[in-house]
Order: sequence, then C-alpha cells, then structure tokens
Amino acid sequence: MPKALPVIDTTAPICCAPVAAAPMSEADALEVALRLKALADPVRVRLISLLLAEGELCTCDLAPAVGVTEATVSHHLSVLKKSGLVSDGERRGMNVYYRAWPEALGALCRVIDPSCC
Amino acid sequence: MPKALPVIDTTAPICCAPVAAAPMSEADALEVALRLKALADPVRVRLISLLLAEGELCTCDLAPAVGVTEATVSHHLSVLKKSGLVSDGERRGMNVYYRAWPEALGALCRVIDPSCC
DNA sequence: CAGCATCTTTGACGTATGTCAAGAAGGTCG
DNA sequence: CGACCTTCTTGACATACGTCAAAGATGCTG
Repeated sequence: MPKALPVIDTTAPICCAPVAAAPMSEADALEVALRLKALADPVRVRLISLLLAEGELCTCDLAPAVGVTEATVSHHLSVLKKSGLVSDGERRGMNVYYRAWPEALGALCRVIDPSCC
Repeated sequence: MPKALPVIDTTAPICCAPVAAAPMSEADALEVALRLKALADPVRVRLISLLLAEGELCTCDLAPAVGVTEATVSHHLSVLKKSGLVSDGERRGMNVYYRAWPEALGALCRVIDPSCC
C-alpha cells in the first residue's frame, strides 16, 4: 500500500450503497476495505467468534484460547475496536471484559452481500 | 504474519458454521480470513463492484476505471480468482472478459453475519 | 508473415502487518 | 502504603502486500 494513508473514522457506522448496486466510489471502497481488513486475520476472526459465542471475555481468557501472547491479543482487540466490531473494554474487578458488536458485522454484510439483505 | 503460510484451496466453496454459532476452529478461521483478505483492499472492492454492476469487463476497461496499471489489475484479478470471487477470464476477440461471482460473496456473508441470513 | 494490441509474469521497491519480549500504567487487595 | 496482577504500549524483527516498469505470451489483423 505505497499510497497516502487515509484518515477515516472506521468507528462510525458504515453507510454507503451496496457493492453490487453501482460502481463504488474510491472513498466508499476504502471504507469497506478498511473494515474488511480489520476482520481479515485468523486470530481476529477467532476472537470475534469467541466473543459472539461466549458473550464476554477478558484478555487473559482470550490469549490462551487463540494461542498468542496477551500483548498480541491486546493489539488485535484495539484493531477490532477501531473498526467498531468490538466494544470498549469494561473493567470489572481485576479484569477488563470485551464484547462483540454484532450490529457492526451485520452492517458490513449488508453492504457486501449482493443477494441477501 | 510471521507464521507458516498455510496452503488452502480458497476456490472451493466456503463451508463452515457461522462465526457466531460457536468458537471457530483455527482452520475454519483461516479459511474465512483468507477470503476476507482477498476482498480487503480498496482496489479489489472497486473491481468487484464494477464487475457486479456492469456484468462483464476486460482488464483494459478496469485499469482506467480504478486508476492503476493494467499489470496491477491483472494481479488483483488473480487474487480474486484464487478466492473464487471472480470467474476465470474468458477470451473474446482481443480482450479477456471477467465476471464476478455473487454466490461466493453471499456465502462469505452467510458465514460472517450473525443476524441476517 | 510481420506488426500490433491486450494480457500476464517477473523483479524490485517501499510500506504495512503480525508477533513477541520487555517495560510502563492502572487498578486490587492484603 | 506496598506487593501484586492484569492490561496496554513501545520497540524490534521478519514476513506479506500493493505497486509499477519491463519483459514475455498470446492472439488478432493487415
């Protein structure tokens, strides 16, 4: 990606016509691509899956579950947070608990899927 | 990604339980991530969008439309083909025409979306 | 056949990304 | 307060990725 790095608020809800409706503008394509990139990693897919299935987990639960360092989990969570796919951590006792945001995932799909929604 | 590069046939139709159903296995997560990665680029999003909207286009149409070299378009198309999102090129006259594969996009969404389909 | 147009491959370059170890913050509990 | 635990940040490193120019393929056209 040797192009200028764009500054985009990926936390804001995605909002553009579906990919299949018409040739997508450069800006919209960038929005979509950034969110997809946030999910385009095996570890992050597993993190989201764990959070969706279990509801609420902390870093120390997630790290052993996906087999990486807690530092790495922390990094991935921050990527997912920046894309609005995961909630801000909520401190409770000595741990910080995270949640997935199913709506964000659904919104992304609605933009991508040519048939469904 | 300093891990071993996995060999996976991403052309085969994706086939695993939705992300939200249960904690996803490492292998399934990899499958999903690889396909997402294929789409997680602004140029490739626009290419898919163009192909979906216009139906059928050749490299020499696509290159100026997205603003990159034809060599680059060719590279992106091969990535999309490897992920089953775009059909093999079909030679006709002096051009090679490509098509998007909406079903592949839909299938990916069905795995990802926790609510919709 | 010779020349041309389109498309793909190769090589090279710079940037981005995923990972970890080590250290810094921030909060908890005795 | 002071020892401790969990989480986040920083720095460093190797690999992957997007891009283009140039060269190679492949098929059309005069």
